[in-house]
Amino acid sequence: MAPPPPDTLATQTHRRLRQDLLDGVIAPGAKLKVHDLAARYGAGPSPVREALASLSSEGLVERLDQRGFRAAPASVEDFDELVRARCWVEEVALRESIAAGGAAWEEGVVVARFRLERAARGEAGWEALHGAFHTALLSACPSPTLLAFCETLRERAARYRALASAVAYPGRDVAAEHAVIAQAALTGQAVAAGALLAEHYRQTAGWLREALARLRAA
Amino acid sequence: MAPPPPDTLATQTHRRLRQDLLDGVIAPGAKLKVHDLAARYGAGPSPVREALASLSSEGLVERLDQRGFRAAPASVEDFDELVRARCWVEEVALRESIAAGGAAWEEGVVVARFRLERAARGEAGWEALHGAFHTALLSACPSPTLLAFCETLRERAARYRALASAVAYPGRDVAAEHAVIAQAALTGQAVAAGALLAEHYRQTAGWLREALARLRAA
DNA sequence: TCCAGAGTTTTTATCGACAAAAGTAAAAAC
DNA sequence: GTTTTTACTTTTGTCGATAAAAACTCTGGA
Repeated sequence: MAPPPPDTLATQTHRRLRQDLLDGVIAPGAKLKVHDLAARYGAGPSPVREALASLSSEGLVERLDQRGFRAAPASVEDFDELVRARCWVEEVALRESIAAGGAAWEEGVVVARFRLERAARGEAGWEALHGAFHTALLSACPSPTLLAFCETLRERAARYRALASAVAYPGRDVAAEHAVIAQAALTGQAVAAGALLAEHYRQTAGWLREALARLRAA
Repeated sequence: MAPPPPDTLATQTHRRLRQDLLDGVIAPGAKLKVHDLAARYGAGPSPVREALASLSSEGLVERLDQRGFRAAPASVEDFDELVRARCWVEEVALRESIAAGGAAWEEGVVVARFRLERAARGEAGWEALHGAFHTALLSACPSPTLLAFCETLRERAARYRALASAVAYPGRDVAAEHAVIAQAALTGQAVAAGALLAEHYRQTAGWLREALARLRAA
């Protein structure tokens, strides 16, 4: 019945460009020439420009009036700041999610964790499943605005993870960490769950910081 | 020495359109036809479209693929949700601001409050001074990302205030509320200050909710 | 060798035109 | 009298061309 969602070239370009930025296919700080991008994504200047404007509002692209666009730079300082903000905000979101969560939420968390465990790390879909697990944890938080913000932060963090993916993952039992977080959340221990979640992020952050520093040195 | 910042037509349009949206000059839900806006702001379709794309990423404009743009709708539900998120997030930001704030921050708060007191409510610059006061409170929080988020939330709230401005302000001593918040913040009482700030927002929210309901009825 | 400046080449920002889609109104069919 | 069809209008999304601005290059001095 419903005609297939005919999305516009501008939105397509927006999505693709964003993905390339998040995957690290386009390096941080790289110059984004409209003409090149147009060729790459098969579109005219207008849709590309629209996509760039959007992404600059999302913080993934920097706009320099009269001298074009650049991929948002990446630095350890920026990353540290990101992690800090993420811990603070997600602690709140998790607390409220736990407070508001019912049976459906609990089941969502359980199944998301199960799917994540089943897939080996480094596998194709792992990143997506990992994202889904963390989304599920917060999903009962009754504030779309806040959740959207968390989503943005998660994306920025995923970008850093992609950038450092060359370096080997440290000897750490991530699955166990996920398990205790889910456990605490499901038993309603809000402050404990928040603390565990923050620690989870800080762990990864420490590893990433080192990886980034090593990259920069090379 | 530095040449004056030659900002592009797209950014100009972006700023102007945003202001009109925030001031309520353009009604929530109104259709935004590219051609009309182009005429209004004296620009071609491309800059207008860019501005629209940006604003849709900021949540002030809704994009409907293949059928144009609309000013973001306003509803009491959306407003309630906004206030809730704002209380949660600003409590965190204020806490961290207090923790990190030094002498310069304290002075900033004091002077912002002084300026606000001096200006009568309803006066031309009041809204700006009011914004400056709340910004000053949070300004020592060491996370640009978080502050930017608070800023967007504040803007959305200001829009609602503008929409309801027709209705008379209730008999409430706003100055006194500001005073006790500043007092608590400056003496390092983080949790008390956070609670007061949240209460401050909820007060305004109650009034606004009523005002909006009355508007909708009319 | 280093710098200043003129001229050339990219790149950016903007416009106007055009085709495809959505919306609208009137006419035809059941 | 309601629905369907059809023709028409408006609006949206996209392109290619163009002028203005920045970046680059080359040359001729000191």
